[in-house]
Amino acid sequence: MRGLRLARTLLQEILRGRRRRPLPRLHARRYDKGRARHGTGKGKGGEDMKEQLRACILKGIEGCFADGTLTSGVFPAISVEKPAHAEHGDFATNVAMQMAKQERKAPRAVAEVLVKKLAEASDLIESVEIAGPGFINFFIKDAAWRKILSDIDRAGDQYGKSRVGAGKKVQVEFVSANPTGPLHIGHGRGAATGDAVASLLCAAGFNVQREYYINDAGNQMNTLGLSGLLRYKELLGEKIDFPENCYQGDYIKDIARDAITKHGDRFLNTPQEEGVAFFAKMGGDLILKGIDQDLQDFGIRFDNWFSEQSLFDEGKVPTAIAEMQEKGHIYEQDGALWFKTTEFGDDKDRVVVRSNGVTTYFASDIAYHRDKFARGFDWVIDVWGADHHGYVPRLKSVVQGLGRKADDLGIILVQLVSLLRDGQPVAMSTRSGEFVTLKEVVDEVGCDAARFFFLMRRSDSQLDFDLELAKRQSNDNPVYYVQYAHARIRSIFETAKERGVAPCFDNVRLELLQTADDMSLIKKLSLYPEILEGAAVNFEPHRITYYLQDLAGEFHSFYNKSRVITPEEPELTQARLFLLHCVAITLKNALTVLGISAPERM
RNA sequence: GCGCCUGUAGCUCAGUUGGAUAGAGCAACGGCCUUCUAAGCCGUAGGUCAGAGGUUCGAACCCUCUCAGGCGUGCCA
Repeated sequence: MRGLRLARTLLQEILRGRRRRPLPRLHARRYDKGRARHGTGKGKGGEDMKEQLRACILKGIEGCFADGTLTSGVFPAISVEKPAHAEHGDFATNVAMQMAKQERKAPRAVAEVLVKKLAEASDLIESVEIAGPGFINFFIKDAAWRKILSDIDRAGDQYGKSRVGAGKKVQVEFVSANPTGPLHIGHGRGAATGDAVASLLCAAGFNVQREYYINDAGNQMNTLGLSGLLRYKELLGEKIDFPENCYQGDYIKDIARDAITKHGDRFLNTPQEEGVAFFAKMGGDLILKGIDQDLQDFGIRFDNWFSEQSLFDEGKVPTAIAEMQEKGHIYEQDGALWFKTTEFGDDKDRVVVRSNGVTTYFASDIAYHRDKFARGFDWVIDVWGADHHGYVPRLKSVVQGLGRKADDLGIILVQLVSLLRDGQPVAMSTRSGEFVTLKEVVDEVGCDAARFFFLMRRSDSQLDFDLELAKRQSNDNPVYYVQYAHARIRSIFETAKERGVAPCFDNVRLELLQTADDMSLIKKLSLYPEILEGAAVNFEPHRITYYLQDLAGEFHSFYNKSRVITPEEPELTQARLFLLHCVAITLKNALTVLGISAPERM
């Protein structure tokens, strides 16, 4: 019933006015890089340089130990970072500061001995400096930077992908809204996030499956059936006092109308249970079909739709409970069965089977997650509405009860969306109890804009979604800003073609790329692989939207200063075309991983 | 009450997992189209990173406390 709760809270939000503070961030595990080794990757950009520098520094320290200029014999962890300011070089290391204590020398003194050993190294380094409290700053040769362009060209749509995932099986379960009503805007954010995380993990070398969990068992289906039956009777002329706890939306009337067309008035005279059962089934099927359609229109397809009811039909709920009982995680008290979640740090134990014999939703979740792992997934990720954060310890307990590590389950909490129009909250039609649906939003602003907006913020930070802004065709609108960069590049290639300049990248004279704008564009491109990997293992697609805006900005700036097609300099033209070809590849790869198109023309 | 969490520019948010002078977009102000898409670019201004201690070479980030705010806390789903 996750979806409904999300919806209710959304309504509360809207009635109460905008929420001030974002919901808590707890949950998502950080991926332990130690679990998987770096593969060779495909076009590693700046990562490759960092590794070379690390090796070089290591050799330098070894040299110092060998000739006695450094004496401790203790190797620090060698970290190489990109400094915040360009004056501090392309990369920097803090090893001298880390070694200072053990060497009993000032950090800068350590740096000085070390730098002497580094000077002789590598065709990568232009110069080395000691700066600030003891940083060693590296300036990379332009030629080395330019070589990255060839890597990007060679990798093409593979540029940025890595193999940290090492083919491990991961399942991402998301949306999972009840089949009791259409998807609303809150589900949209969960959908965009889940889908993007799945794509990111795929790009990071995991073997990913997307799954939708259908809550088709339990009370809400009866409520749906009853709602349908009552509307049906109402439409056939009976006087009905429609209960408040039934589903109020107009889509229920559509279902009732549909039933009348197909089955006439036969449910007027059948027993209530039969009618309820019929409308539960029929309504559920119809709504689920609509959900699937809305998701497809949003560019999302699931590999698997998993029915909660099937857990019961196949006896998996009792089996799971029995297993947990055997392992001593479940006990009986007051006529009910309890899971000992406190054993794993939860506040209190949780009921699995009520004293009336009916299982709780939690029981289904135990069976469901047991089943996920039984299907061979190394890593299981749930995407939830953030109002479910209280359930995290419970599910983590289950996973541990199953004999897995708590971190084998990753939970992404997605915060609520406030819908705005020109800065003003969008009023919901409280009369019908309906929310703005995902379909309405996608129809109005388009799939690309909707996706980008949903992914623009960290998922656990609350999101303002302004419909007018999302539609606006100006630089206020980040979606168009980014897509425009791609279209502009394609347009330059069109112009080149019209002017009889055929791009030829076989023997590009990269050394002609010399301006500050050429170089900073190249350096920005080199960042993509590590941004992608970081976004993947941290479940943070927003890092990609920020990177895209950054890269697009770099390109637009380049565009305004640098002429690409210059008839009098055909070789420079080719070099710049090659550069932009690589920018287009990177823009497109990053957009694609978020499920957003890279238009040829705008 | 207890538990989890949040506080960064007027607004909306980033901040590379502890690095150097805290960034971006809006909003405000001033410039740039006879030249490949102005859906664009350049510049100016804006800060006690809620507050106070602590840890260390170094803190927006880690620890403690205070203040403010949010969410959770069913034999519901």
